[in-house]
Amino acid sequence: MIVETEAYEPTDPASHSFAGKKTRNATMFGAPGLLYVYRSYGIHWCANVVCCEEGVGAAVLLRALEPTDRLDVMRARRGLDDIGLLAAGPGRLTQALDISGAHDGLDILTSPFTMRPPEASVEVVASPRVGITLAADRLWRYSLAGSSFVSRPRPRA
DNA sequence: GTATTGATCTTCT
DNA sequence: GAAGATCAATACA
Repeated sequence: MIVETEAYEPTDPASHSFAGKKTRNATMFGAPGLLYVYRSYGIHWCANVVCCEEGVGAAVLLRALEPTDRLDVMRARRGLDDIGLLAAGPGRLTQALDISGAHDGLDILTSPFTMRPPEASVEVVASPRVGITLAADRLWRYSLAGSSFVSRPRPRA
């Protein structure tokens, strides 16, 4: 269950799409629903979902999720037992789901992926984004209220 | 406990 | 050659 996301769009200096379409972010300008995966700091993968029509260059970064199934698989991939740390963070999330550059450009609604809306209405809180140096004051980080699986307030198991 | 830095790779200057 | 939408190990108080 996704509990934390961040928004990125073309007029945002911190966004990969800010400087226009480039080799790295071509997927970000693709059709909505595509998965945009890029390498971060050389060692992590970060997963985004394109959320505007083709050519716009807007996407949502998946920052954290609450593991609800296949915990053993995720724990094995992360080498961790603490459920609160399995996917609390962009790099951790991709590692837990085994997402890599090979998944860049795939449709989030097909193949190995599944996307479902919440079963009930959820309470979402906005806050400053994490880990960026530009436009860090924009309240474009959206997290599930009260969730202990978000990446910021380091959850204590 | 908080602060700092290394790991490691793609893209841009 | 430097920096980045990060993580985790190490250094210090």
